[in-house]
Amino acid sequence: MTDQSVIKIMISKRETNKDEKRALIIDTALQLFSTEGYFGTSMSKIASTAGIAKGSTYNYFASKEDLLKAIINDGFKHLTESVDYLFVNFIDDKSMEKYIRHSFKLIMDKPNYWRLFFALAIQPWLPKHFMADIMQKMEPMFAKIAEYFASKGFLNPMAQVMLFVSTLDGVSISYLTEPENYPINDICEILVERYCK
Amino acid sequence: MTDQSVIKIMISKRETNKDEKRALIIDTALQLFSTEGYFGTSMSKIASTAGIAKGSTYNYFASKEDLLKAIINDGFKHLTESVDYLFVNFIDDKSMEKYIRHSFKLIMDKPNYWRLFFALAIQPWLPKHFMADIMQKMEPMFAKIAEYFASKGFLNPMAQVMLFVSTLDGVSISYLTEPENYPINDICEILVERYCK
Amino acid sequence: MTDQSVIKIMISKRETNKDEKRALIIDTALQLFSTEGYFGTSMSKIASTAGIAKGSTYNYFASKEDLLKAIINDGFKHLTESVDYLFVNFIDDKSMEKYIRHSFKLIMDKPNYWRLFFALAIQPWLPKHFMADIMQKMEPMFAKIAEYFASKGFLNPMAQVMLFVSTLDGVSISYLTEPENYPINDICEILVERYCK
Amino acid sequence: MTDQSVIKIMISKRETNKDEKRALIIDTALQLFSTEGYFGTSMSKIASTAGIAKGSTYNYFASKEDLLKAIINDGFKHLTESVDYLFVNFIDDKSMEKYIRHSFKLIMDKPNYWRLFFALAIQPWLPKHFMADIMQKMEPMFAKIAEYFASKGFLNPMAQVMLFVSTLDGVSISYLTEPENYPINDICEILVERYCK
DNA sequence: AATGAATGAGGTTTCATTCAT
DNA sequence: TATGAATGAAACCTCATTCAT
Repeated sequence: MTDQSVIKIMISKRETNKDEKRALIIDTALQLFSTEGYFGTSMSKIASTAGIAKGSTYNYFASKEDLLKAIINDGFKHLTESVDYLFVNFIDDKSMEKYIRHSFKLIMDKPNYWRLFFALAIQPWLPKHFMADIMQKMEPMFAKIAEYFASKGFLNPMAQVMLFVSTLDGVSISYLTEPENYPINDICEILVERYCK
Repeated sequence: MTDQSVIKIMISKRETNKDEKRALIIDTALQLFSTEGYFGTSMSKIASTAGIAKGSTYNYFASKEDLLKAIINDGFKHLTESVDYLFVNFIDDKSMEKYIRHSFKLIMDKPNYWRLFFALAIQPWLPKHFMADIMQKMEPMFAKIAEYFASKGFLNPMAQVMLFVSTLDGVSISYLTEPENYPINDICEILVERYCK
Repeated sequence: MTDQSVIKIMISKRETNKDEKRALIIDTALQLFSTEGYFGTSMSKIASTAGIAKGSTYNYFASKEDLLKAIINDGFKHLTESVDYLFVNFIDDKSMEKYIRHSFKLIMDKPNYWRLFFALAIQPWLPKHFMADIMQKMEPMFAKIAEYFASKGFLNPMAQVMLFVSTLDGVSISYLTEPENYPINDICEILVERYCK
Repeated sequence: MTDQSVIKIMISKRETNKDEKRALIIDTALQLFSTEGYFGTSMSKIASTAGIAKGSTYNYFASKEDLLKAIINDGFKHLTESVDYLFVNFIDDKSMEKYIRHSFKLIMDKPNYWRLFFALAIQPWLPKHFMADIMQKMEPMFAKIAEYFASKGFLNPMAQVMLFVSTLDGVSISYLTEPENYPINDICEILVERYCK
């Protein structure tokens, strides 16, 4: 093994460590933001919960708001990757059902992320474009669903899409607010029945 | 006119003044909270926007959080008053339609209030019981709607109610986030069609 | 005495107090800035030295830089008032001598102010216009002196003015750096001899 | 070539590298200190501007203040070397003129250094002895100039020296503050005329 | 009841310096 | 020697709340 390789491995190890710590901070902050709120969580608390020094977080994120953006963007990247494949072709009942079930799975898998996401979506203090950027990326998906609704003979398919998306949002929010009492699975079945038969 | 009456009038006038100023503070704070966020709005700004002294607000509300609770409770009182009469009897298609249309009207009439309301509903930093209290008051209404759904032969009527309510929530939030582009009226008609025929 | 008058007196008293406290903060900050440097002096130290709470300074000055500007501007206002009258008419030997002696007096009377002033003049971090504004106000005075030098037959009177002013600056700075060992009075006489005979 | 020589060359090369890097850091820091101010320049910025790692600077200078001292001392060593030869003998008109012209040349050649130097001379936060040491080294030179002034029949020659030095300082500072508008050459001639004829 | 100056805890952020690699 | 992540003290500033007038 040459010296070069050793150095490369060391660098790569440092990189790995850095990535791991970045992920640690993001996870910690997501957990705290979603349970205590963005303003209710101090950078000090994030640092101490993550077991690092206060100043260290600023080696990874330039500011608190930057950290927040990173959380949302990272999560959203994950999301789109997992959804895109469902829409490569024209939608039919089968893929629509997959989409609905997948959506519910996403919410239940990462409740903290979604709690934060929806809280932010309503907050007025974020830079306008922050959420707008995200919404824009979903446009093509909405278009596909509209096609699908049209093919099923729905009148006013675009309004139907908005209603459909809002319904998923509303259900998600209700579930996230009180996960233990909300009949999320029953509701999933009702929606599958309503939209995919 | 007796001295007594004079005093009564004076008191009543003072009361009125007090009530008016209380209402002024609530209106101002609601406006600011809903546009700049709760944490983005300082007590100083509320006072100066309302044209009164900073210290004076504390003659009407013990704390900032108290002011927030008062805003929500006042608004909610208004809400229930306006809704209760719809449910005195067993519910039918007609009153269900009225209820849906009324719900949309409420949202569109006081968007600031509802923006704040939904933001808080998702926020985790409020005392748990705060929103719970409000939800509890809606229980009887939910029960009536469940009866109605059952009478229409819906399977699993309680889940249907939750879905129905979540849908209204989701639609409301979507509308409040972007009022100008959201086909709120079309969606209202779709829901009336779906639930009241 | 009417209620109105009482209120007016109370307000006026409060105003007086406020002015006094503002002056107290300015004096304290000037003292500290000039001895420990602007960056070496924390707002906390200013407050505690002045015997008030940390946050209180911000009731009088919006920021540390604002406080600095207020110090310079207040001092400069004082300065121009005291100098302007010397230049109402065309300058002669007599008024030139007065001006020189007055300049030395100013420096010796408020060494802290001038130490701060010259330190800032050299500092590169201030907004450009900050010092420029001040210099601009001195332009008319320079013009008068140039006239005077011209009347005495000096060649290149504008350069002579610059040199004259720079000399006063250099002498001031030297004196302020080491007041106890600097023959400020002897130098004053030399300059009077050189420029006013 | 013996092994010894090879080692010597390697060491010498390492020394050279070390000196070069030291010089690089000093140059970079001087540039930044003089344009952004000492407090406005972070060690990180110096390192990154110089293209080395943050921690490495501490292999050359024990602290930020040490670096500053090194800058001043290095520059001053350079200065005295270049001036000393002017004063080996008794001073006359010719060498006095050389000295004045040389002083102006120094300022115009290394404005950054002098901007920093004068800024520090006024700053109160440096250890007292820091500037005092430097001034002390200039004493012999001042004595020579005093002799010269005495030989020309100036009264109070020591005060004349102080005034002369302060004048050079004041002119330098004025020039450094606004190099483009200051008639530095005209002023040089005026001084040569005044002091060397 | 009204005022607004005073308070000080607590927030975010910076940065000189250290140290493991 | 070089690196750059880690540290934590300390800075500036905000703001809910109190209280003397």
